[in-house]
Amino acid sequence: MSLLQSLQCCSISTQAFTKATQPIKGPEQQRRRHHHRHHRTQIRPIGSVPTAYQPLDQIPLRDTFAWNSLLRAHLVDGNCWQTILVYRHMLLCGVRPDRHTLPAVLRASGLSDASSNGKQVHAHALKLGFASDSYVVTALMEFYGQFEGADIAGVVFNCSNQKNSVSWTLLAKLYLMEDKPSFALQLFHRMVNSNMELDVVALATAARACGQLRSVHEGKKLLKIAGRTGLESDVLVGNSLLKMYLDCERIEEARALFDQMPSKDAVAWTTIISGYVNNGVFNEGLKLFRAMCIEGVAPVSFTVSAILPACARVAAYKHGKEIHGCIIRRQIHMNPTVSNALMDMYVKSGSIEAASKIFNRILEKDVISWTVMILGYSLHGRGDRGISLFHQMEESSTVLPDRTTFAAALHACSTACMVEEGRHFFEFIQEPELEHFALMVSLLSRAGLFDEVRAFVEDHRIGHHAMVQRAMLGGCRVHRNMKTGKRIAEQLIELEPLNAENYVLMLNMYAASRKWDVVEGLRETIRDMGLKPKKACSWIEVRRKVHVFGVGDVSHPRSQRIYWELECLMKRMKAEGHVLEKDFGLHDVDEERECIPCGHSEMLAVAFGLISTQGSTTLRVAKNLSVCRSCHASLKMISRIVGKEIVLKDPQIFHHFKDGLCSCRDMW
DNA sequence: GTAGGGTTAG
Repeated sequence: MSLLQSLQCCSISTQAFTKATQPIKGPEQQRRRHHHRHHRTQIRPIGSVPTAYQPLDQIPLRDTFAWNSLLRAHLVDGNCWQTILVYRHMLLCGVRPDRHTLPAVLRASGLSDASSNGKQVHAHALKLGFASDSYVVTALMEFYGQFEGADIAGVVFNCSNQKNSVSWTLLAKLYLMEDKPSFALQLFHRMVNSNMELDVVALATAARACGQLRSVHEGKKLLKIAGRTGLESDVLVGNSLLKMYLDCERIEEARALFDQMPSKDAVAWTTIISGYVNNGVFNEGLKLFRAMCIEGVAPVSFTVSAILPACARVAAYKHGKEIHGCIIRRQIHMNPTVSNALMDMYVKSGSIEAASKIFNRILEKDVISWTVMILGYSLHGRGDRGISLFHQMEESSTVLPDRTTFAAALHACSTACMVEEGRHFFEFIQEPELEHFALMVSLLSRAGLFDEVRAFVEDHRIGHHAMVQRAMLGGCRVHRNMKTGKRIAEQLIELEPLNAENYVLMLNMYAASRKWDVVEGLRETIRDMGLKPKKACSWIEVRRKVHVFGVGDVSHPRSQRIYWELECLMKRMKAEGHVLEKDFGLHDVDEERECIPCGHSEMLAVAFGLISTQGSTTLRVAKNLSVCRSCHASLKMISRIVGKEIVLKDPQIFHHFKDGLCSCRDMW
């Protein structure tokens, strides 16, 4: 009989159950008792042959203990259907289940989505008189919690006369899984009031409830209870309360608790590190990661996955490589999460090649692996490769794209100007979100299809979203469509009158048309309103140190040498017949109107990179604003003159300047 | 011989 056929008829028959539950009498009873005392056989399934019956032939005496061992072995291996089949076979062989049997079969029923089997096991439990056994009760609660919800599990709990802290806590967990933290917390306090002895798991579950509730007030009550019961020094309790503070966005209180913890394990370190990283306090996260290693606590896969996003920035490239080295040195398991975090770190810190190497080595790529790489290629100017990868995912794997994967694919279509492909993807998104709409707008406007953009925006009634307007503006910039651009900038100011960047966008439009009186008026408006537009700045990492440059910055110790280098490069470009294109898109509201690319922050960072590195080292520079046209043109030339690749990250994409060309194909 | 728990990635 094939496995599939076995499964189709694997419901537990009444006949089998009746046979198994017949009273055992005479010599058979004695034989079983004897065996139970002297021949406890631990059995594991043999090899990978998927038949439940094979090992049974090896059981010399078929007693319940041996069957239970086999059931557990299948369960541990994740073969839930085998577990259920073995249970059925066990009944057919006339072996009576005991209170150890039923929880295993219930768990298997839950894991295999076999709701009817679980209910039959419930009936067996009632008939055999195990329904009030505390282990059976918790297994039943877990089973009903999964299929019918926490309320039904609560009925089993209320009917049982064997309540213990495990069943109280399990019910609380089931409510947490249904996003009902207040019910979970109420249960905890009812448990405390019923004089049930408190333990660490109950406290940890209650702490999770407080975190989900975002109630630091309730969390502090737990802290008192923990102190009163002497459980506060327990590492599990400490870690749970630490996470509670972070969930309540109280990072300072979390840090104070962390500092006071008598013993800090890898989980505690990982929790506090992820707290800082998720709040954008990357340097503190990195400091703590190093402190952890110095204190002799070995980082685990969770820790490296938590710290890598802190290195997913240009100028943190060396931190990222350091963590990668640490993973290899310490032989930390490269599970998909670690690989995905590493890939993302390399993508975001400017090395798509390194990300690609890791991607190719992942044997079981999940949806995040594919998405990171699709978006990665797009961000690095290879949208076409991103789209190929999407098709490869569909053809070579069972992974299904989710909304983020579709967003990455649309992004790739946008950078590669693949309009038809983009439309096709958009149709496949079941419930498109604002981000998807904005990406479609970006795709159409970058392709210069402004009439279509207008129709799309009207049809979907999305014109009142700033994200959509900004997407349109991207296309206007690429196609130098100043007329539409000004209209959109006006609309953006109406939508967000307090956002200084909108005025700068408008100002840039008028500067490009040389309408200096309007530019001056807008500057005054910005000043009068007390708005503070972002100051342009660029940064570069050289020998583990980050160097930051502003517009016309002369504060760097090697400033003179930097400007000298730039001047030489400009002379060389001029000698080769390169005429600088003037771009009046001002980066800084206080900047001189006739800005020269020599003083722009990215040029200073690149020049510093050139005088500080040797050979063909790739320079990686990041900028907080879009690069202007003249700097873009100059950087293309410079890459050819110096024979180095220059990778510049701006808020939208990475520009790879190499041999006189840029990966963005001058569309940004 | 069995149950409830704290940390991670787009």
